[in-house]
Amino acid sequence: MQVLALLQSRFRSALESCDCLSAVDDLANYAALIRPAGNPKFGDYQANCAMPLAKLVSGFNPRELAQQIVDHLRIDDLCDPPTIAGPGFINLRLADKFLNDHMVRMLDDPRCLVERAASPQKIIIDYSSPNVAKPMHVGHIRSTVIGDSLARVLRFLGHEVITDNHLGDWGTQFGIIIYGYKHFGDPETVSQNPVPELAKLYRIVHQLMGYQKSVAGLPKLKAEIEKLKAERAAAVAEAEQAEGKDAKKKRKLADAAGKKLSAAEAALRAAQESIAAVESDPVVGQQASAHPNINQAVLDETSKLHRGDAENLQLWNEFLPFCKDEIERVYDRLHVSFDHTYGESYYHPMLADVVEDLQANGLATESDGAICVFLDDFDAPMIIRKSDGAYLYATTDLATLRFRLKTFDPDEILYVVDTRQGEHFEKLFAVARLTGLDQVKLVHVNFGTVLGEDGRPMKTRSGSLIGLESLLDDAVDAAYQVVCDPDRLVKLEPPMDEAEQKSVAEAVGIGAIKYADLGHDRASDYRFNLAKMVALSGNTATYAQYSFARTVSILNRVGVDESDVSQRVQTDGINLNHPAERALALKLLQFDDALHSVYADYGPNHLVEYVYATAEAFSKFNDQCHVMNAESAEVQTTRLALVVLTGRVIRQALQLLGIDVVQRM
RNA sequence: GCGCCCAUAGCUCAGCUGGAUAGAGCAUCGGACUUCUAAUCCGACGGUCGGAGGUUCGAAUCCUCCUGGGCGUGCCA
Repeated sequence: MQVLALLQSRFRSALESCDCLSAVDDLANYAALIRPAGNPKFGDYQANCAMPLAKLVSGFNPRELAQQIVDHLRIDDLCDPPTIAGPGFINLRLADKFLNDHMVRMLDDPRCLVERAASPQKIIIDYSSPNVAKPMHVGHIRSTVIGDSLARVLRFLGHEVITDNHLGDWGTQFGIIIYGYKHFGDPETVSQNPVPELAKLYRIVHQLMGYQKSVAGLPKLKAEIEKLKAERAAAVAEAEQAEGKDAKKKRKLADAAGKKLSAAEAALRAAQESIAAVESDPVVGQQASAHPNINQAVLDETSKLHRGDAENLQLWNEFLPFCKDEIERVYDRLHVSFDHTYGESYYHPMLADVVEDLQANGLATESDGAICVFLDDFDAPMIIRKSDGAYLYATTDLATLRFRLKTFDPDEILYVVDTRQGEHFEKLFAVARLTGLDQVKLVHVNFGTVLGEDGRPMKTRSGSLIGLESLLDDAVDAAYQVVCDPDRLVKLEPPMDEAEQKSVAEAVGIGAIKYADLGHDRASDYRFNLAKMVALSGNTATYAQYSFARTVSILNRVGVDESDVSQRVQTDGINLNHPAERALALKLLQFDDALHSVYADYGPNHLVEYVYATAEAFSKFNDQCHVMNAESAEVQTTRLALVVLTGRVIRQALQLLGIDVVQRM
């Protein structure tokens, strides 16, 4: 039941039958200007089309035109008679009968009146895509959680969704563990305990690489700092000499130089710390001096793997399943799964063809030894083969696109990837259009960065990225502290045993992280604040989960189940009388609209917003409309129906966000 | 240098192709549990929407300029 779409189609008919509007050709766009009312006193919805349309047709002021539209509007089966207000708003209030009838229908529909798409689309969603052999970190949250939620929503809307985890299983990180295995690994330990052992090898080599890079970069960095110091001093001196507008400009240059300087100094400190960390540890320090060319050596191992070296390929084949197990564990905990996991390695055999074909049709040319596609509107070309012959992720992405079109013939492909890769995707899509791969809708579903509380990209104190698993553990611990506070658990009967407490904390903790992530507009950065996310008050997953638990508890207290309620509704009907009942019913009916706005913007935040509004409407209802002590059996029936429906809608909505509910908390 | 994004209440954020008095959460202050879990509800406080112009019935939203931030920018992904 898409209420908005229904109202819009009625308005479209009305506009089309107004003689005075016959000259306007895009009436559907104007009919679409219907919004939920900004203020409940104006009704449930408002149509804003009269004002802009009055600009286009002579002879009517907006209010007169609004009257014309209302005269042509056939809507009395849905709404009370429309009213015209202000400069020409048409205010709509859904008829009580309409709401009552639809609550009855909703009770019979396990889909909560969400219709299936009339023309289902085949949609590939590419998300999560971590590098294996490398611990998942906070940066992987957004792609994983947003992509998973979009997949769930689009599937629920009746589309054919194909999810693909474009795993980074072929890059330098494999060179790292291969090198680590060969020089620091013990075959027996690795085979006994592969996942943590490989992670350990990765960390060892990664640290040594960082160390060597820091040592090598130190002189350059120091020279850079001296240079910047001189530049800033010169700029400051100039600024002091200059006057007026010129002085301002010079000061700005001096400030800019100062900023660059402090950035360089911070980089120097980081490098020095990384060096000190290695040198202060006798074992690691010894390893460092024993592997002086580790960076190049790692690249060599990677390159050998790509060239098909038997030993490295065998190690890759041996290690890859363990690396997948590692990330699989995180996915299990997040309840995320994929239809396909074609990693980058899968496309390796196709890359040469991609380059050759682009060269053959003249799009790719050689430049400085690299094979490049030069594109209008872009300064830098898309490089598809490096001068050393290696391929890049642009090449892989082109091969992936070809493969997907050939294999699945999708209508749409969504790339749920960091917004900083925007230019890469613009180029990729441009090349796709040039090569005729344009029969598919390609969308970069971009997202912003997760920031720490200081507003800087989230890092640990030592500067490394925060591991995803420890983050989840922290959230669950925090949830346990607040949710399983003995002072509030005493209210529950029978008492909650330790196992149930643990599972509630897991649902609340994981839910908190997902809810907070999905609740923000995906394109913007947001600050990660665990305490706030897990807090029991405000717009959090907890609030919604708690609302659901309350619906369960009310039904239990009254001693009815869903089928009892359905039976009672058959005899008593549903009659919404209290404003809080009506407001709740209206929210419940808008579920389908909320899901469609998720699709329209590829934005799960609309669903989060909807869940919150619905939970809030339920809290008000819960506060004002007692169920157990209702005035009459009929009133109780209506309220029971609302409780059942609220429970279903919130559970379903949270499920589509990938968030669990619990029966009580 | 060029390109993209951002600036809204003390803090964190909404604001849906221009719409009615700019909203919510947190924080602060004040009310409401002998009744289905007070993780709640009700109320108060709080904003010249970074600044200046412009477009029009109407601008946080569109255009121009300015200020302040972030990100990207030829062989990483």
